[in-house]
Amino acid sequence: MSSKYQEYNQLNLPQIEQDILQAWEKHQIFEKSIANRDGAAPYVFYEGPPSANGLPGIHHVISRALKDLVCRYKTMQGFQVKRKSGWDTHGLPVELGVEKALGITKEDIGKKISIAEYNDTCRKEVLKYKDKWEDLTRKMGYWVDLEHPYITFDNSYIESLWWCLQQLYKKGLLYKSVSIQPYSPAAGTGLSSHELNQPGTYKDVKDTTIVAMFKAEKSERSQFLFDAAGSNEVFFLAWTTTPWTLPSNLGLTVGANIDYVLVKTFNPYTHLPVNVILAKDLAGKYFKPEGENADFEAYKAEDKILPWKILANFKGGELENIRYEQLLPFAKPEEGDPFRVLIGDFVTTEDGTGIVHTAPAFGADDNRVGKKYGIGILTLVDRQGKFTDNVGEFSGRYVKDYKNDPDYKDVDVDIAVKLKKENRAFKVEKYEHTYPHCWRTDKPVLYYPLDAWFIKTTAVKDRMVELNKTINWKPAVTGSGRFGNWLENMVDWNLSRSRYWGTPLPIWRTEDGTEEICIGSIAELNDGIRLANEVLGGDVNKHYLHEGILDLHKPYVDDIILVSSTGKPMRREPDLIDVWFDSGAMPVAQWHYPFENKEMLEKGQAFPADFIAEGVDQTRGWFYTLHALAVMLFDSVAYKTVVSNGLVLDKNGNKMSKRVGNVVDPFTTIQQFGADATRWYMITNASPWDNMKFDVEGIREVQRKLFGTLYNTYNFFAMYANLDNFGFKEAYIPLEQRPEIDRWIISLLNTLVKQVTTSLEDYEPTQAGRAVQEFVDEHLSNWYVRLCRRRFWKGEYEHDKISAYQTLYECLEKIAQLMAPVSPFFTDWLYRNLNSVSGRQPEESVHLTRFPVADAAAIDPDLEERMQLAQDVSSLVLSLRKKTNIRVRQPLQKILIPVLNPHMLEQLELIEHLVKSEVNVKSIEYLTETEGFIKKKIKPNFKTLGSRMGAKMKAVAGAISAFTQQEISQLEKDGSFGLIIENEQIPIQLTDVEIISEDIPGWTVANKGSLTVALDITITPDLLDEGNARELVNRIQKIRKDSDFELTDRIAVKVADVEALKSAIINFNDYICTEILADSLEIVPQLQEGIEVEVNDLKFNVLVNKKS
RNA sequence: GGAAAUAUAGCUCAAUGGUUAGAGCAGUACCCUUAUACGGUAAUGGUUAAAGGUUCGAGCCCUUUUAUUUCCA
Repeated sequence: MSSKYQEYNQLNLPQIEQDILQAWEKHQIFEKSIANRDGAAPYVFYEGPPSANGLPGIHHVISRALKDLVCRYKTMQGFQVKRKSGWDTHGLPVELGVEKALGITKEDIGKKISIAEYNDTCRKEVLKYKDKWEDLTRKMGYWVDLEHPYITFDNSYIESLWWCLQQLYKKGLLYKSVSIQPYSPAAGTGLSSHELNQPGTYKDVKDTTIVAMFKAEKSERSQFLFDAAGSNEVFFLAWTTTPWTLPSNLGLTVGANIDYVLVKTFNPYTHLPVNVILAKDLAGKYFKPEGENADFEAYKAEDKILPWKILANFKGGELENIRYEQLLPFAKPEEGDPFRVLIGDFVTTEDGTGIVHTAPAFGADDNRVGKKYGIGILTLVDRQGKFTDNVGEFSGRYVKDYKNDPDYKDVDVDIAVKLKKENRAFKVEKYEHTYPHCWRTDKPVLYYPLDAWFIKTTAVKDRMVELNKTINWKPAVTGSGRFGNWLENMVDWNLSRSRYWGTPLPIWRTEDGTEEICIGSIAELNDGIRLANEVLGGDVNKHYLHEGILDLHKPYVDDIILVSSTGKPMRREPDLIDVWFDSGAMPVAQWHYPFENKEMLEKGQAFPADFIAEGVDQTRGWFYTLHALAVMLFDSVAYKTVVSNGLVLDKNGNKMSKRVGNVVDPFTTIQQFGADATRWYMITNASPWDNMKFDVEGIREVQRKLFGTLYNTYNFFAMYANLDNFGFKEAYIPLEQRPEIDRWIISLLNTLVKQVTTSLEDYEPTQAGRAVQEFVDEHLSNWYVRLCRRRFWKGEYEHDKISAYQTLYECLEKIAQLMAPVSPFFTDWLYRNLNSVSGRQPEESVHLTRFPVADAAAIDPDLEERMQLAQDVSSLVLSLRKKTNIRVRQPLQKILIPVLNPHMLEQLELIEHLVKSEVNVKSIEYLTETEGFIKKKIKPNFKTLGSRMGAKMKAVAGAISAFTQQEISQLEKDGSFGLIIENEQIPIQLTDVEIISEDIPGWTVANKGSLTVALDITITPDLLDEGNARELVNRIQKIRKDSDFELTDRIAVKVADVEALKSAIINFNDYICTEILADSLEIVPQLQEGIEVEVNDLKFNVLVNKKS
C-alpha cells in the first residue's frame, strides 16, 4: 500500500491501458473474476466464433464491446460468467483463400494436390490471423478465454456435431433429395440459403432478356387458336432474363385463371406477320394504343408503331397441354413428355408475358411444375457453368463469365441474335434487375439440380415460432419482424456442400441406397471399422484397425467402408455439411457434449445461454441455426436474450468497404485514442441496434469530455488528499453529519447507481452510459468540485474537510465501478490509484468488486430538487451579469426571488449560501407578498384540463391566458375560479394552471420555467473596493502560479500606488493577505521591480517575494 | 417487385399525445475564479423529410410520397 495518491501530468489513455493490461495478465485478474465466483449462479454467454481467416474490423469492436460489458457487469453482479472463445475454421472462404495462395482451382484438387495436402493447408491457413484477433481481443479489453477456445475442426468438436446429426437422424429429420439449389460454378459448390442471405449477395445487374416465340403445334386442343388466327403459325410469347436456359426449355407455364389474348401483328425484327399469345394485362407493354387495329397493309419495316389486333380471348386453363415445337432443338431429355403448356400457381402478370419459360433444371418452381406434369429434365449446362458438348454452336461456352476471361462474350446475346434471325424473338432488351451472387466469388449464382441432404426444419416450424416468442430480442422488432418472418417462411435446411474442407456428413450407404447408417461418435465409427474388416475381410479399413480413425476430415473418412446388416459394403455420402451447422451446434460442441461435461449442460449451467450478441446480419445466420438446433435437439431456446447490433457505417453514413477505402482500422483507432474511449463512444453514441455513423471526432470528444474531466477530478482529489494525508482512515462520517452539498452529491450518486443498474439489467447500455456522463461532467466536476474547492485547501484537517474528502472519494470509487463494464481500463486504473492508498476494498481490481447497490436511504429527492434550484438560480444570475457586463468577481448587493409557495421558500433558504458564493452576491430576498409588485403570467395546464374539457379546451385555454393580474391573484387566493365559457360555468382549480412571476418592474429580470430572478446591479463604493480587491487577489495568485510557488509558501507583496485601487487595498488588506497567503501587503509610491498587471484598464507593478 | 427500420439544429443524439421541441459538439462572442485551454459562460442556430388525415391538442397515432439502410424474391 502506498501512502500517496499517484499524481499525473497528463492523461494518456493508451499508456494507462498498456499498464493495466500488464497488471491484469500478471495477476490473472480475468481468471480470478471467474474463479472467485465458483459456486455462484452461472450466467451463460456464448461467443459467436469469428473466422481467423480474415482480419478484424472496427465493427467487430462494437459487438465485442457489447458482449464484454454485459459479461463484466454480470460478473460484478455476482454471477459466474464463463466465456469460451471460439474459432470458425471450416467453410468456403478458407478453401478459396487456400486455392488463391496455392494458385490452384477446385479442379486441381486430387490431381495437382492431394486432398490430404489440401486439407492440411486449410488447417494451417485458417488460423492465419489468429494472432491479430487475439491481439485485438487483448487490446480492446475483451475478456474471453483465449486459452481454451473451441475450434470447429477439432475431432472432439466434430464428434459432438456427429452426435447432433445422429439425434436428428433418429428423429427422422434428416433426409436426402434432389433439388434445385443455388450453385456457384465459380466456387464449385452449392450455397445454402444462409449463404445466399449474406449481405451484398443480391446485386443489380443488366442482363439481355428475350421474349421468345414458341411455335404452337396443331392439335384438337389448339385448333381454336389456329382457327382464330386464320393461319398455320401461332406463337406463345415467353420472357426470360436467363436466355442460356432456353436450350434446356421443356415447358411453358400459364396461370389457369389469367386472361390471355391472341394478337395478330408483325415481328419487329423480321417484319413478318405473326400471331402471338400473351397475357391480356401485359399486351400494353408490347403494343402501343395507336397501333391497335391500324392498317396492316401499310406497315413498313421502318415503322416504329406495330399494327396489332386482338383475334381471340381465353383463359390460361384452355391452353393446358397444348404442344409446341422445341425452340432450340439441340438435345432432348432422356425421359418424360416435354414441350407442353403447363398450369402453375406461380405465374403472375406483373412482368414478362404471363407465360413462363420453364426449364426444370434451372428453377425451383420450374422443377416442381415439371415434376407434376412429367416433362422430364434437361441439364445442358455443366457444373463449371458452361454448355455441355451437345448444344451446337454454343457447346463449351460459359453461360456467365466465370473465368474472368477478358475476351468473354455474352452467350445470351448470341442466343438472342440466333433467335432474331430465325423469327423466334419478339423482343430483346437489356433489363436491369437484382440477381443473387456468390458471396465469395461475386459471380452470379445458377440454380442447378443437386443431390442433397436436408434437415426437415419445417417439421418443427410451429415450435420454433412459439419458442421464439419467449426470447428477449433487443430490439424487439428484430425478433418479431425480421426473425419472425423468416421463421414463418422457412424451408428445409440444405445441409450438403460439395467441398473438401469441412465437417463430413457421417452417413454411410450401400450402393443401391437401400441400407444406411448415421454414425454418432468416434467409438461407434471405430467399432464399424473393425466389424467391416471382419465381415468383408481383405484390406478393408486396414490402416484404421490399429489406432482407429485419427482425423475425422476428408480424405480419411472417405477411405472407411462400413458394412450393412445384410453384409453389403457401405460408403460415405460424399457431402460435407454447411458450416452454419458448425456454429449453430456450438452450445453442445464447445463442451464436447455429451461425451464430456454432460452434467454441466443438463443442469442448465451451460445451456441455454442467458445472453448472446452479434451483428444483425446474423439474424438468418447464427441466430437462426442456434435456435433451430436447440429446438430440434432439446425442445428449448438456445438463448434467452439476444442483442443484434447494427452496422458500423462511416461518418457520412456509407457502408464501409475496402474498395471505397473508408474502412477504419481498429488497431490504429485503439492505439490513438485508447480502447476505453473507443468503447465508450460506440456504446453511448447510439443504441447498439441502430446503425452507427463512426467518426473519430466523437471518440476525441469522449476522451476530452468524460475521461479528461474524470481524470482532472481525480488529480484534484489526489493533489489535496496528498497534502492532508487523507487515506480514508477516519470512520465513515454518517450522511446526516455532512454538509448539504455532500449529501446532495451522494444522493445523486445513488440515484445514478439505480439508473445505471436498471438500464444495464434491461440491456440498455447507451442509457446507462449517458447517465454516468452527465453525472461526471455536470454535477460532480462542474458543481460539486467547483463549489467545494475551498473546503479542500482551506482550514484545518477536521470534520468538514474529511467529509469533503470522503464524499469525493466515494463518488470517484463508485463511478469507477459503474463505468467498469464499458471502459474497463481507465476505471481499473482509477480504482487502483484510490484503493492503493486507502485499502478500502479488499479486491485488487475494480472488476473483482461487486457492482454498487443504490442506498435508498441516501436518496433525497427534495435535496436533489433544491440543488437543481440552486443551479438554475445561479445560471440565471450569471446570465444577468453577462447581459449587464458585470463580471462575477465584482460583488453585488442582492438578488430578488419571488417564491410561489412555502415549499419553494424552504428549498431556497437551504441553498442560499451556495448561491450567494457562487454568484458573488451579498444577500437574497424572497418576495412572498407579491400582489401589485410582480407581474404574473398564467398558463393553462393542458394535461389536466385537456382530458376534462375535450373540445372546449381551446376556448378555456384562451380565457385563462387572457386573465388579468387581478383575476390571477383571485384564483391564487381562493384556490379556484369559476370560468364562464359559452354560458357554462366551468370551475378551474389551482392545479389546472401554472402561475409564473414574469417580471418585476424596475429590475433586471430573467426566468427559466416558473423560476424568476431579479438582480440588483447597483455598485456602491464599498462593493467596488471589494471587487477591486478580488481582482488584485486574482492577479497575485497568477503571479504565484507563474512563479511556481508551492501552495503553502508565504509571500510579501508590494504594490505600486494607484489612486483608484488605494481604498480597496487599505480596506480589504486583511482579506487580500489571507487569500494570497501574504504576511504583508504594502503600497509603495514608486515600484520599478516586479511584474506589470492590469486591473480595470489600469496598469501598475506588483512585487511578490517568497518568504524563506 | 415485396417487407422492415430510420429520417428532429451544420454534426451526433434526446423528447409517457399536452404549453414556447431539448442536450453535447462545431461555429460565434466573452471569460479564466490557487483541478483542468484537454477549461468555463453566454447568446445564436428548427417549416421535426414532404403532403394529407385523426384529435381540443401531433415530432409522437393513421395514410401516401421521398431519401437512406437492411432483409426477402
